[in-house]
Amino acid sequence: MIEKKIIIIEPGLIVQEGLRSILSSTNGFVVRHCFSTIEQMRLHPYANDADLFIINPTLLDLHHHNSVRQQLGIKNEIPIVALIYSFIDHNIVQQFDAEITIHDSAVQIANKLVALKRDNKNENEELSEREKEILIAVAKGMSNKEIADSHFISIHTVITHRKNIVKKTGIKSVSGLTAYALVNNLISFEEIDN
Amino acid sequence: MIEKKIIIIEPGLIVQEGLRSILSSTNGFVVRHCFSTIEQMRLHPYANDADLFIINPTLLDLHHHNSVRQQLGIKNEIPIVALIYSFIDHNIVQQFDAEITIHDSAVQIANKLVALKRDNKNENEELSEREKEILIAVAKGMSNKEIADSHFISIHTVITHRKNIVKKTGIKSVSGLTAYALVNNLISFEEIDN
DNA sequence: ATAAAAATCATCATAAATAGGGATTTTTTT
DNA sequence: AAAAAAATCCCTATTTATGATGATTTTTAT
Repeated sequence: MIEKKIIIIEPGLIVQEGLRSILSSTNGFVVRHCFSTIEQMRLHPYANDADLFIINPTLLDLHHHNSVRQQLGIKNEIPIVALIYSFIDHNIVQQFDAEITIHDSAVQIANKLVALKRDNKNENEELSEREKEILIAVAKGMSNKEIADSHFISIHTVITHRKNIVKKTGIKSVSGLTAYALVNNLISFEEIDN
Repeated sequence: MIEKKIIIIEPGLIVQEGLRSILSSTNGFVVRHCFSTIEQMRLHPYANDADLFIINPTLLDLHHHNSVRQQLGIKNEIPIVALIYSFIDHNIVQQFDAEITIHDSAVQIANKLVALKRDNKNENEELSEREKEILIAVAKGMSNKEIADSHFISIHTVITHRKNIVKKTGIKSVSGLTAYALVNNLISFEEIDN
């Protein structure tokens, strides 16, 4: 069984060591490193080959316009878990893939992390046929209005499809979606020109 | 010497025939077809393999929000020349690659069309280094603000670079620019993910 | 038959991008 | 030294896109 490498970002040493101790006696997980700040993590080479991040949300800029994931600069496929002491804005918490609190038991923590691994597999949701059509149109460089007109649906529906595409693929930018459409053979280079 | 195939779109038969006659005795050009309206041209198969369009601007919807080129549906690499009788709004005329008037002599017309061919070669302008950098950033999915910050320039400069990139490449959409960056080996698929 | 998934449409507020100008300062080239 | 090209910055107005939510109708699968 391959162990998931965890990185903890938590300012309090007591909590840091407590979590490390609990996880060290939990099968399937190993704490790779602990950091006290996000900056420390960013500068460290270990940060690049973790399988899971556990971070205290108070270390984040809560009023930042970027998502938690963007602030941390962590790839979409790697889960980020919130480590919660007290009440935190719901909008922040829901950006995490899971939450563990300082009151959780060892078993609860283990369950949450294991559930996360499962979720992550199922998260590879397939795009529906309609979503693929919309994605192709986006990759062709069409605007939402143009897509709406050519597919005989309202622009609202196009926007909804696009939101679902972003949610399923985890890709936000048009360039990323174009690359996705190309590598998945949904479209060829020749079909993109304007 | 390969002759440039010209399509003329002009409502007046006299002007049509006059221009055809002049061009037939001008080296390097051959009139492929004459149309009286834009719609006629659009429906005709010949329209697809012309090297140059000469059109009377009064046939266009001058108050249309689309550019002349968009209204005609002509590729960026093919020059469009205005055929002018009288005064026309400067904003319209400047959208053309050249203008010839009914008072021009055969030599003047020939010169203008030859100059156009030259221009056209030089129009394959290379992107500057800075522009390539910006293009790569765009293809990576970065916003103008992000590009500005990471390159230590103002967002206005980024926008200006982008405008010039669009002008030089003739590619307007982010997906098109991404494909361009990929096929020109400015970026690899791996570098695009968010 | 019912639950789940997919497709549809909507609103409000905000963020980002585009179009179409102008303008100045550096660099490069001739 | 002058001209041309590249890089920089700014503006206004308009169009597009996004984020956050909510909801209804079809399809599809159990």
